[in-house]
Amino acid sequence: MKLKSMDTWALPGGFIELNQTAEEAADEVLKNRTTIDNIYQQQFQVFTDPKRTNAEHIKHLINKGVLESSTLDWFENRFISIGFYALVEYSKVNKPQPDFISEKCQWISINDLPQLMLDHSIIIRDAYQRLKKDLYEKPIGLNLLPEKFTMPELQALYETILQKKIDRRNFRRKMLSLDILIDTKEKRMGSSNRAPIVYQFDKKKYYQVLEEGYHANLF
Amino acid sequence: MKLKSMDTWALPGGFIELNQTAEEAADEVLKNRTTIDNIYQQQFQVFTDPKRTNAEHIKHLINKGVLESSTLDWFENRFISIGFYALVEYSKVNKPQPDFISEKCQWISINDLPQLMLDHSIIIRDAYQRLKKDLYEKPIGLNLLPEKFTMPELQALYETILQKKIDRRNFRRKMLSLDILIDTKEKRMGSSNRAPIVYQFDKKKYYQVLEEGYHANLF
DNA sequence: GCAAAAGTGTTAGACATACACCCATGC
DNA sequence: GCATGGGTGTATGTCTAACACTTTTGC
Repeated sequence: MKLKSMDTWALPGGFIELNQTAEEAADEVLKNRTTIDNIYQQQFQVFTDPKRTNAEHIKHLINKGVLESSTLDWFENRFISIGFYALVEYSKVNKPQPDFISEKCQWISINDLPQLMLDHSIIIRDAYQRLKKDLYEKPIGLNLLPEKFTMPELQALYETILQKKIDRRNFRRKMLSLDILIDTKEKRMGSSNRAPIVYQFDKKKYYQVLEEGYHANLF
Repeated sequence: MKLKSMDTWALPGGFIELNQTAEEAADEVLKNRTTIDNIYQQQFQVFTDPKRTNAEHIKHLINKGVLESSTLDWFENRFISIGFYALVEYSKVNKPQPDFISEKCQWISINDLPQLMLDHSIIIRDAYQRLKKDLYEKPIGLNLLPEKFTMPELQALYETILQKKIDRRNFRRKMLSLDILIDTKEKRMGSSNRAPIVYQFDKKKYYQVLEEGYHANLF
């Protein structure tokens, strides 16, 4: 999210209320930014360096009238952040919503990050590392693809996250061996080549595998 | 640690000072309990359920005179805990030290846990799960074994953590293939069987592998 | 019919698993 | 010499990685 009146961007975030878990608070943040409920999220790290936060950005926002000066005291406290990554199907989010201190909220490729406030670059790096690691232990896709999808689409997802090419035929075999896909018997028509089979996740089996994890040497 | 005047045990823990990272605070806890510095530690999860803590134990300790009644207000706050696991060479810790609210502090097998306060059983379960997972991605042993050790000793460590038997010959081959062991050319004499080779870790390579991680299908 | 991309199958090599044999030590 | 357990080697099957061929679709 781009902060108002600044050239600095920030990750979406928020505070944990006294009667909330961190997960509930993260859910709220996700809902407010995407208008979507029940997004898959994973806690991955706590950031506790006392020097990681300061009130510099806040002071600037107060000067510009974005925040009231009475908030300065609060923001001069010491903050820790619990890092979560979340998986959202990009196309489901019509327009990511900014909050009141930000000018706009939008999707940005990890290969094209702008300048970020505080330690948010580090948080993104760590989240991405963890996501890549988790890819080898848990299925993904249920949260990142439409209800129905094709094998090439699923593969594109993996290739995007891992940032590498995967052999089409080996990918297919591995995915099918996980036994979490249902062949809908439909085909995705429309392009001038063989129409790929349309799959959907077997949700019961999907969650079961997600729970147990595997230890695949995928790709 | 067994709490004074109660049949309930607790994990070692403490508070994070305003100018400390969580890691520094954990280091202090570890130093105070074990008298050892620079223990390997790994953050694994934050526990934030608002209902996870309550002041019941504290009230009891106040009634028994262990804590002053003025501390009650503080302990009626809402607390979150950042879970760390740490790896310590058991034999290096002559006598684990209790703190002022506990009667004794001692090593307890994970197979023989007593009744624990609050959600500490869950914390232990999660820590153990994470440790087992990490075992497949990072070397351990530098923190859990004496400077010099034998292959059977290293194997016993793995078998203890994973709680399963490993084939002696396959274990040896895998460990040697990681290329983090130095053959000291010594042998551990003393028992009425072939004397095993004494190894030590190649610390440079060890830390390198620890950093990079691997993705071994170990055992 | 042709181009493009998906589905199916195969094969060589790497790795995991299981086990057999020999060797060194203390008594 | 014998019991015990460590060091070395090898066979078998399974899985990964690389690649060839066939099929289906739109134009």
